[in-house]
Amino acid sequence: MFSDFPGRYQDWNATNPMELFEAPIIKTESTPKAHICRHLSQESRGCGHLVLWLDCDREGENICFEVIECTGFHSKDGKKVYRARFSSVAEKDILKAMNNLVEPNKNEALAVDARQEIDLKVGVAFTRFQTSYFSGKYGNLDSRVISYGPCQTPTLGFCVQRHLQITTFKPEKFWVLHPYIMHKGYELKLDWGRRRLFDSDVTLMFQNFVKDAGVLKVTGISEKQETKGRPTGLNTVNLLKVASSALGFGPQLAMQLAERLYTQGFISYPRTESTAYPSSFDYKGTLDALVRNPVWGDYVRQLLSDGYHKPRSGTDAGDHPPITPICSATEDMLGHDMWKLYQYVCQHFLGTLSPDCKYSRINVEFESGGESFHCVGQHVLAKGFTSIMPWLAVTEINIPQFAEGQKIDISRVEIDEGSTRPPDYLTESELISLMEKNGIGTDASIPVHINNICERNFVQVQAGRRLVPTALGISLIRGYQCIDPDLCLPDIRSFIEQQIGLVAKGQADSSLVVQHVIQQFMRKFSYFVEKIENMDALFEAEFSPLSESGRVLSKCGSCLRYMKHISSQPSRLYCGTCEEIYYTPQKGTIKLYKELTCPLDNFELLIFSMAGPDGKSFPFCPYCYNNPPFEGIDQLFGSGKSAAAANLGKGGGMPCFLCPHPTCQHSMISRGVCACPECEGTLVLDPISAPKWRLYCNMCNCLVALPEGAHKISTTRERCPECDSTILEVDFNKKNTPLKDGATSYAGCILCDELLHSLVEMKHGKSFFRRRGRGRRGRGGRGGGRNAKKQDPKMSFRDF
DNA sequence: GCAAGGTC
Repeated sequence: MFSDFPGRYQDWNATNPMELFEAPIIKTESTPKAHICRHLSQESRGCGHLVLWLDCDREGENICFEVIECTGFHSKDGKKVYRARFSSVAEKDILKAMNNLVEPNKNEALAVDARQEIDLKVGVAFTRFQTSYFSGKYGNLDSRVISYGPCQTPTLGFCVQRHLQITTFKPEKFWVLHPYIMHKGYELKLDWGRRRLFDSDVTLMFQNFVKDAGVLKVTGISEKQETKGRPTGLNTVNLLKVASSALGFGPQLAMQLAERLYTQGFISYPRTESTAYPSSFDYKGTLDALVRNPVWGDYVRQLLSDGYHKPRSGTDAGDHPPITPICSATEDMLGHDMWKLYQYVCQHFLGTLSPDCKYSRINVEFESGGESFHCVGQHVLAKGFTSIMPWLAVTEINIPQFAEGQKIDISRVEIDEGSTRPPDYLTESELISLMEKNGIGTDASIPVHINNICERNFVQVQAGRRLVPTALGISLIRGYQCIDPDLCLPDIRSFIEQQIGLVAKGQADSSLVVQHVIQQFMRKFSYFVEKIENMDALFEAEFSPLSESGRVLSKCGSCLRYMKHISSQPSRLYCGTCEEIYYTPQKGTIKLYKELTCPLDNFELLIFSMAGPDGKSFPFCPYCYNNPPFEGIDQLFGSGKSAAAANLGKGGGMPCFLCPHPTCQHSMISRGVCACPECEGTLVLDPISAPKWRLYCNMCNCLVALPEGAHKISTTRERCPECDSTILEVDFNKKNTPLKDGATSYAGCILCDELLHSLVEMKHGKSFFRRRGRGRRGRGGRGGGRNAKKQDPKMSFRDF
């Protein structure tokens, strides 16, 4: 199920964002077509007991109650509801859970509902307000949505904070004293006890002391055995950090790869917080599965024969076991990227079962001219787990033997000059650590938040997977900082978590908590709206006003003056006289369409072309596209669910190919040819596709190539008497006309006319042969669209 | 067009 505002709150222009805080929230089935609720209800018929085996976290508890709701179990007498508590699906754990059933925890479920409501209201209200405010004012913001969220905004905050540290950093010079010695054939550079000084004169003074002394005395030698511990079990956050820092995979990609490895049975469930293996974990079974691996087979065999080490304890978050390999694989089976990730999961798993790494560390202390110096040597005694995770290996540092009290000549004393340096931009891996530490997001959502701030163009991933904030990201965070710094601090998330924690523990009433939190945010919101000019001052310095943006493109139908096209996202037209914005289809190019105008509103028509060789182009009227003049068009096309609607950008709008205008030469009525064989749409003639003339569907991706090389192909007002398709007029090229005696002009139905039919070719569309056409739709502007179910057995695309 | 949390 998912929560959203009711339909009447969906229109950005008609809803004041402030109203959203007090709006009702409705829950609907996320995938209504899957009929999950109906299915559960049917399955539960005739059952006396319901045992809920969902994930054992708050979200899982919340789903328990959705299931109870679907089955209607709570209201039926004598029927009992149980909850199984388990964190591993080993037989032993399942039996234990079955024998210790408990009741589902309503408070935990309510806490999730509370969080959903708070996040939705706060996020949507702020997002709508700041998006409308800024994109209505500036032309080069380069983001369709200027979103706000209690997780994504503090995430951006971390990146901008680092940026500000870098830009405000003042470097300072420092000096370091380094004596050099030759000892038993080694030249050694010794480190200074004072590390560094910020005064060159004082450093020079010390240099003279040491030079004058000329010798160093060994004042102490200590040797210690050190241990570098093997890792604990692998959880999601650690996998993501390694994937970003060592493999170069962003968190989003890493999760996708991990998910595929999981669904294909190569690794265990990849979303877990736990680093502790369950007590029932079958180490030997997992090792056995890897023994035939060509790369680590030998290592695994050795672990099995020498006896593997029991892993370090780690933390058990009670959700899922750590991420481990399930079965053996090779690079050929997985492909490069999945293999890299799988390889890491295996290496990490074997690492957890390997011995610790042991090494000795020798520290030699020296004295000269009153100053102390030292050098360090390292010697690995047992590689342990670092032999399977070689990038963590301890480096050997060889130093010669010294004896306490020994005096050694100094060969030279140098001063190295350096200067303090600002930190670098945050790496993804560092950001993930910060998010985890501050409780921002979860294992599953951390990648999403990082991806969001990239997609909205608030930050950019640069070399070394470092996150560099953009002017937009910086202006936003600096804006929050001067209006209400809470808005971009991680505490905003902890506050919400802490409040719903009270609900989960039954210490506070859910609706009272929600009411309280929402009221707090309403106050923050109205203060933010009141002070938005403080943030705007920063935007003014970075971005250009709409009136100065874009280039002159087409005439406005109301004032008949030229409007400007602003091509940065979101692409739109701006009429400076009317001060109106008209959004255009997104992600494509926009040109003037022969200075033709729309008969309904006088706006000049534009032509939009999607990228790629098979990209559709279609004419649209800027006014109609934003304000469909015919009822139901926006619902028909603007659901946002279909690929076609998504490609058309904002709301789907109404391009001319959907317009039921009866006489305009660009409408669906004039341009439509026949029913789409794939969907409920209509195939229309692409007006600027010459010389590769084609038809495309106004609803789906279906594409039909028409006779190539024709001079001109146009629709006529005639209909095919057999199938009601529009008769096409084709003007063939003299050189390659298929007509007798070099004739070039021809008219016919592409379905029923043998010659034309033989010249068309289906480009996109798979289930093509099974479907039958249903006659041309949209006739006379009535009964069009998806309600037309006219069947005509004569008409078939079978021979395409 | 919007949040964060799940999920194959």
